Amino acid sequence: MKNENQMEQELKQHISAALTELYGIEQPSVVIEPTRSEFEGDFTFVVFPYLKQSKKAPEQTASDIGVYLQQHVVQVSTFNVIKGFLNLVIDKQYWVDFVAQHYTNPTYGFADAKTKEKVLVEYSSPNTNKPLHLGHVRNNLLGFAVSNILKANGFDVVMCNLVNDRGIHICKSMYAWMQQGNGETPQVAGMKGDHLVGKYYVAFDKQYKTEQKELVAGGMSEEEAEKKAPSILAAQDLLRKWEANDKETVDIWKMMNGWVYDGFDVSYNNLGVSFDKFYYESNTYLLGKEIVQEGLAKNVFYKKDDGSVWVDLTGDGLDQKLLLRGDGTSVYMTQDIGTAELKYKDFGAERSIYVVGNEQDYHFKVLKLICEKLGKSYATGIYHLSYGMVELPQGKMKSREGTVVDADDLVAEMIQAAEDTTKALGKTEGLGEAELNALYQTIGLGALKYFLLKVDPRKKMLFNPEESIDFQGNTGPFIQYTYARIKSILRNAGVTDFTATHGVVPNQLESRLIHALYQYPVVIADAGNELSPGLIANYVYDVAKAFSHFYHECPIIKEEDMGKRNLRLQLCQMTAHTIQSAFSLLGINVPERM
RNA sequence: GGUUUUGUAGCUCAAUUGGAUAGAGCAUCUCACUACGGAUGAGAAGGUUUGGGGUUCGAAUCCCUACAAGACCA
Repeated sequence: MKNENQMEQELKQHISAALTELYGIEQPSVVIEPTRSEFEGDFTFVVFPYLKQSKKAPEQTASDIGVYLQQHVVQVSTFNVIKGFLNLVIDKQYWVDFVAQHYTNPTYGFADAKTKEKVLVEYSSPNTNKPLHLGHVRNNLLGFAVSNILKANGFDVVMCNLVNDRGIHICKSMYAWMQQGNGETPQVAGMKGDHLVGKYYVAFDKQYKTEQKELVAGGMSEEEAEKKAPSILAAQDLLRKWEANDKETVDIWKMMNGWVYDGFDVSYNNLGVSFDKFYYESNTYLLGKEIVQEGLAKNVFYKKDDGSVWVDLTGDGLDQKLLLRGDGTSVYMTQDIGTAELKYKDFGAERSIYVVGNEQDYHFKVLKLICEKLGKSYATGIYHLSYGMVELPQGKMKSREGTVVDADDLVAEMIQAAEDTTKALGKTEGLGEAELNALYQTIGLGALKYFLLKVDPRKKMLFNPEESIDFQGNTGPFIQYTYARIKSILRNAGVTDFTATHGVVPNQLESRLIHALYQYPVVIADAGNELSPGLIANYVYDVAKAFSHFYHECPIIKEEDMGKRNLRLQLCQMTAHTIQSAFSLLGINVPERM
């Protein structure tokens, strides 16, 4: 379903009427699109699909409809026909009025807040055994941006974060810390808590691997060594103690998770993302177990001889899926079932979006099916926003092989690069220390966020640490620069009232910019339907480029014709608003100077 | 092995969801301002949209097939 502006809708209605009146086509489906910039016109209608009924050549058919529209729609001033393409030219005054009507409105294109239903967006959802890396950054930025976009479409959005705070992974870090830590704390180590816990996770893995090698050297099979190595047995023992609520174990667990949360808070804060509600697996897995029992009672699930509980999805083209182990311990699916139920109880939202990597495609298919089989009303509203992995030139990032790009390091590098570039250009005289630091942060994060968000979320993307993220061309800083430049013009213009533009005829470059600005509401709606911040990013780049082009050719403050000057100032204002607004959807700030 | 996603310029990404001559940025080469901000603008070069077949007025887009890469499930 494509979204449309007012004028497009009006034209569609009349085209529809024309097809019926001229050719007797009943209730035709009509598609209209903006005219490509190489051709003259504002909107284009393609007549090829109707030739069978019109029984006329494409040119003749297009021409007939053009004449009809000219007679019935006052804003259609002329038209031209190229093959089967009918290009409609809308009266210039319409566009000038459009700008005059909207240029002061900083929320142009947004729907009224909370006029639509409630939607849950779950994102981030980290494990608590290691710090965030670039993959998590993509997740966080996507989740935050998608939430903003849905809000701009009028949805009542609840952003939540399901923290994976229990399980074997954190027990591994705990065990290594107990063995080797000597009571080390983030304060003592001078490290962020998440990094410290991550350090012990790596230490565990190292020890575990060493033990396996020794066992294999002693004649054990690799498979068996994997299961029998002392450290893994110890970690599993910790998990059992944790489930049995052993005080010492739970205390260490709480302490180390606390360190991680302190670290995550800093990272989230740096990235500028936030949440309305946190869920913790340690609180939801028990509810999940209960629901599995319900399912057993309803015969939706079945039990095997060893006591494990399964669901049979072979009828749906999938496999049988484990829901509860023989020893009664839960698996990922168990807690996701519990969390889904809890979220519904808390917020009653029928629609729930999970921002999770595409490696979990199967998992979410299964989750949705299970909820359907359990007869949960929220099952149909479960949607997995499946995004592609961020890959390095060598392939996927792997924590154990040390090929991860750390989130905190990357942010720091970006800010440093922004500082270097800014200093080299030397245009920030007069700004104070605090302002400068804020500026470096704005630019550095702007580059990083734009880089990650401009790509279609569904596609995997590549990040090369050897090449720094650009500040030129199709980048965040280019768009921020366009904004800063406009603000400079407006500061220097020396007038605050530039309302009078009646009768001005926009030139070609102005028209192109106006067309771009005109599309903004449609782009917001499309991005909301597709859950794609990339559409916003690519759009705002088009706007910035259209502005730069216009700006290069057309004097603004120096323009002597007051009407033209006013139109241009209005365009400056409206472009600035659009950049700021679109970037705010992406979670990117804009600087007044840079 | 089964399921599934992807394949577009040297590189990173677009392409209004089936429309006009497949567009941008980076990198390469050329050009422009005595400045309303050069983190800019204009131009050149770069493509058999992985190969092959099909559907139709029209295909990067839909279908089939081969190949390649990734992910998930045993």
